[in-house]
Amino acid sequence: MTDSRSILKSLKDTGHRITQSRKLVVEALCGSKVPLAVLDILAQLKRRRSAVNKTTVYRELEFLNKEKIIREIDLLEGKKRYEVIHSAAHHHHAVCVKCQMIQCVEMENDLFELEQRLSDRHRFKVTSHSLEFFGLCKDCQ
Amino acid sequence: MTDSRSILKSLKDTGHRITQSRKLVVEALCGSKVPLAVLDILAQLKRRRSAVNKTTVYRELEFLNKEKIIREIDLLEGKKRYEVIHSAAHHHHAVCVKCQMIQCVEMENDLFELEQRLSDRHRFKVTSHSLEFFGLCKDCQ
DNA sequence: CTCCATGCAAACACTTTGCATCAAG
DNA sequence: CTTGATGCAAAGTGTTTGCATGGAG
Repeated sequence: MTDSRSILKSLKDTGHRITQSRKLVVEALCGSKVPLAVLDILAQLKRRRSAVNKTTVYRELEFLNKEKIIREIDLLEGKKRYEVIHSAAHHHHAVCVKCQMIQCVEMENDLFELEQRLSDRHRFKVTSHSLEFFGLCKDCQ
Repeated sequence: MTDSRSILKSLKDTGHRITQSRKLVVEALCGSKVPLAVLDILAQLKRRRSAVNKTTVYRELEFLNKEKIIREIDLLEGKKRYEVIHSAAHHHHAVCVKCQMIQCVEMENDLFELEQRLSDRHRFKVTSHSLEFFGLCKDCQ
C-alpha cells in the first residue's frame, strides 16, 4: 500500500502530466496488496464508475513501467501483472496452484550471492530478476 | 541435450503411444540448448520437411508437461517456452535484454533455504519455482 | 496554444476448442 | 477394432497500433 500521492507528485516533479486516467491507474495499483492484471484494473475502475479505456490502461502501465514506478510480474497465467515498486522491502510471490491465491514473500539476503556468481562465472551483469514460487497454500494442503 | 530415445522409451513403458509427431517434438526439444517456444518448434520441423500442425504441437507440449518430461519457462516475452527436465542439474536462465541471448545457469544450493523459510513462516508448501535473470551479457555490456 | 494523452476500431500474437478423420497398438 | 492423436478452421484472450479528437499545463 504505497501512497499514490507521493508517486503522482514525483511524476509531476519530473515534468509529466497528471491526467485523470493516470491518477486512477496509479491509485488502483497502490490500493492493491497483490499484483494486478489489466483486466483487474479495468474492472475495478468500472466498479468505481470511473471507466478508463483498455488501451489507455495498457499505455499507462507501459509508461509507469518505463518510469520504474511499477514492475511486471509473470505468474505463468498467460497475462502480465503489475505492482508498485515500493522502496522498502524487495519481495517475491507464492502462488497457490489450487486456489490461485497470491501471497507476497519478503526476503532479506535474497539472491545477491547467486547474482554475484553469475557475474563472476559468465560475465553477465544482472539488472533484474524474477522469482516466483508455486505450490500449495496452508488452506489447500 | 538429453537423449530423446530414453524419453520415448519411458513414455512407451508407461503405456503412451509413440506417434510420429510425438517423436519429432521430443527430438526438437532434446536437441536444443535453450528453451523453445511453439513457433521455434514449428519452424524447425518445417525446415526438416516434417511439418506438424500447430495445434498438435500445443497439445503435445501440454501432454509432455503433464508427464513432467518438460517444463514451462516464462522469459517475459508474452509466450511460453519449454525445456526438457534433465535429471542432472537444475538450472535457471539469464536473458540479455539487448540481444535476447538466453544462457543457462546451473546453481547448486539453489533456493532450498528460501523455500524452507517459506514453509516455516507461511506454511506454504513449494512444489516448483521460476527464477530468471535479466541483464546484459558479456558482449552487450 | 501546444503537445501529450485518450478512445475507438482494427490488427496482432499466442493459445484453445469443436469436430470429423486417422493411425498406433 | 478401439481409443487416443491429428488437422483444420474458428474462436478466445491478451496486447498493440493507427488515427482522429481531447485536455493538461
